[in-house]
Amino acid sequence: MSDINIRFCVIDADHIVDENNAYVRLWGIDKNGRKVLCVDRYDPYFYVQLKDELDSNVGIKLFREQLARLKEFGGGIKNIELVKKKLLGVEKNFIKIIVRQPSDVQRLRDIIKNWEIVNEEYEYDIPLYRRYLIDKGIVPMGWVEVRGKAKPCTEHCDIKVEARDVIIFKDAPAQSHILAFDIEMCGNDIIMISMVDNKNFKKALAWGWQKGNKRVEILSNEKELLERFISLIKERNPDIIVTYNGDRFDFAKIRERCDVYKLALNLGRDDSVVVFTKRGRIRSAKIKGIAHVDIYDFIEQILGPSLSSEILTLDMVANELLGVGKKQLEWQDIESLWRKREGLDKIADYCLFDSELTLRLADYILPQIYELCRIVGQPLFDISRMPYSQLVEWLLIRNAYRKGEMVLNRPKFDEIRRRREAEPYTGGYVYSPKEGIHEDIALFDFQSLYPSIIITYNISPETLDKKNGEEHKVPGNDHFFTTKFKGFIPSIVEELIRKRIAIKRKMKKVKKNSIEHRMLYNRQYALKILANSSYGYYAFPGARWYSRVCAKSIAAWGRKYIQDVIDFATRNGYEVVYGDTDSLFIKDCDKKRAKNFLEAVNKMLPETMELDLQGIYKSGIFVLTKTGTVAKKRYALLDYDGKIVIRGFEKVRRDWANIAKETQEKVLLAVLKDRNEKKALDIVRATIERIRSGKVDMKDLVIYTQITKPLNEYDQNAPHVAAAKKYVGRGKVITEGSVIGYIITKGDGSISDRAVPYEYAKDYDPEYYINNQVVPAALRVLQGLGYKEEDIFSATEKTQSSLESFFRKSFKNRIFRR
DNA sequence: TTTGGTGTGGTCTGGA
DNA sequence: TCCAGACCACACC
Repeated sequence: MSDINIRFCVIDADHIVDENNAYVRLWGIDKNGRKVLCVDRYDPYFYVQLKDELDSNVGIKLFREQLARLKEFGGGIKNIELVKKKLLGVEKNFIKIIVRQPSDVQRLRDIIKNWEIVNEEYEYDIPLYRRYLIDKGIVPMGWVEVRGKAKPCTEHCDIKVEARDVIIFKDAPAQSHILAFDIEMCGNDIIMISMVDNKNFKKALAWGWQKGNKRVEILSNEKELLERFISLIKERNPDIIVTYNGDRFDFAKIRERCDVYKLALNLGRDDSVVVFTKRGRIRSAKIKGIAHVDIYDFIEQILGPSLSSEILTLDMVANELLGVGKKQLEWQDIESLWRKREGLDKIADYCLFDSELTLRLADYILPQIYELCRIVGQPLFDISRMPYSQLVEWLLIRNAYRKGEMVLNRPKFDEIRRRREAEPYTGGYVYSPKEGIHEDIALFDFQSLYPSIIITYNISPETLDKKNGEEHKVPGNDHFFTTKFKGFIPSIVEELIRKRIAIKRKMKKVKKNSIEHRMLYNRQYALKILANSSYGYYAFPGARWYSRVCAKSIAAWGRKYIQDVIDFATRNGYEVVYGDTDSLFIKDCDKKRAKNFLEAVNKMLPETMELDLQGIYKSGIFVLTKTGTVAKKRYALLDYDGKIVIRGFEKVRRDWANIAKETQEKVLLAVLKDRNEKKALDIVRATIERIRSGKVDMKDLVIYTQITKPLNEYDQNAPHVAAAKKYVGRGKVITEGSVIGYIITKGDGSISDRAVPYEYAKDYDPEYYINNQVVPAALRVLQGLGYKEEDIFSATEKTQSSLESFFRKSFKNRIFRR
């Protein structure tokens, strides 16, 4: 076959083997959208370090002899080489053992680790395709130029090339063909599958109904439905498949049903079946050659904490990010329609819309994941499922190779346990707020405080306590960091920060809302995620580059800087009303004062550190705790556009009912914006009235709480645990991570006794919602302004409610009722 | 096996 | 019956 030369954007990577060799496959598309498969032979390897006392020449000779005695490995070992690499900054000798197949790495390592002359093995747990991407400098969602031989293709691609040369080539991610799908079930049956892609394809498959239509194709049974689904995927042949919770649900169910009918779920480009790779307790559905991205996974791991949705359902998340929710249709309705073989269009609408929402979410979120792929340098499938610690770790691993550093081994189970049991260290400093309402609050914060400290003080495991020249001494303890050479991790963090600054500069020159702007935003956001995770990574027990002392030192310097700035402010006539870790709030501070302050502070700071003005707020409020101190981490700020920022209050907590949260927000607005406390009281009274009258929508009474361990491990029967058990009683599966939505109903017994999953709740207890939700949430704001519980209840009710409040206190959480 | 510490607050529980 | 403390979740940064 002829020689070809092709450029393409890499989307997925994996490896295969034949009897003799291992090959890495790169799957992607060229600029015309043609599917490209590149196959490149690559030999797996790992490193061995011999015992210190052995001279390297003697050692390697001994090692060779011992290897030679391993008859069963004779053919498996391709070569061994003596190489020099840095281990935590110190150059050392290692033996690089090159083998034929990925499985040889594990097998050989298991044997070698027991040898007397061997000290340690390294880099034995890096999958071959990841190894290849790192060693060649290839980044997924980036481009390569391949020279090689064109090959006949049996893998559903347009071009297949056997690589001779692969070089990297810079360009933006290609426009991929993306397909979303979603299933509907009744009992154990999959009754419908919808598919939507970004090339105007839209179809639902169903069975059981008499007649289909243009949108819905009717198959005669579930088996045929599944077969049709498989053939349609193959026909469309997308580059990326997106699902919402497909790992745990859609793909899992499809596989289950395929197993029943003994159907091969062979969606792979090479006709391989969907593999469920283990990832802790969860299994991920992996398709060879097509990147399956489960949007839910990414949201749960990375995006979730920055969202305000109480639960991360497609409906809630789409509402928050796209402003569009799901079509409303309960599963009971689907079931009853299905049993009667009615409402095909209704179900199809619903099912198709789910796929569409998933595709639109993907449109929004995938570009962010692409940027992470390009920075961390691992495939889309992998990156979209990585937690923060893994993203940082793989970024470090790639850069370790680039800088000649040996990748440290993952801690073993016992080591992780030991690390986990370590005493906590002191973290950020919180300056006690000044109670009440303040005007013109300027909010200052450090730009990436911890990353900038890592860079400034060269904080890295290998620079720690190295006495060779001048050192940075950690404030408040005896550790220090050398300045003689640049640490491995600080150098990576510095690159992240530098790139981010450059991008932010570029962003200012680009039109807002343009595609270019969006791309730059995503890129800087990805860099920010990684830089900000570096501190937490040091203290994470599962980290390869774990260093508690590094983490502790970063926090110590952080405390010093924020305290210094607060001291400086106070000494110079600025009144600080609050500060937390890397921020401070100054009252009565207009733009000019703020500017002066910034200038003065930044002059004193090291070059890499910078204080920013986050904004100036018209007013803000700090309230008391129930013990009478001023509450930290709870405040509300009102900006000059009349918008309110709420932190820490019940309003922003998912374990409070909407009715209480909304009332509290209105109270805050009345107090801060309208400066009308009477109005605030009226709002609360009106809410109480609504609750009493029974006119409150049940969904505004739902309290969401997460189950964080197996139900039987709970010591206390908390309301959410009791509600979860009621789910279990009805045959629902509740696992760690499940978020329980429950309502406190009328009746006898404790709150837990009366906590019922909201789907099953028939009524609600008005007294609970008044006394334990709305009133405490409102009082939190009003108490500091001199109002008491009695003030809330109107004159006519007063005797009644004070009496109730008296009994409530007497009986604690058992609500008094007549 | 799913980054860290700091801080607030609700409900349950068992001993006085 | 009352209370303190344990337990638990979730916010902030």
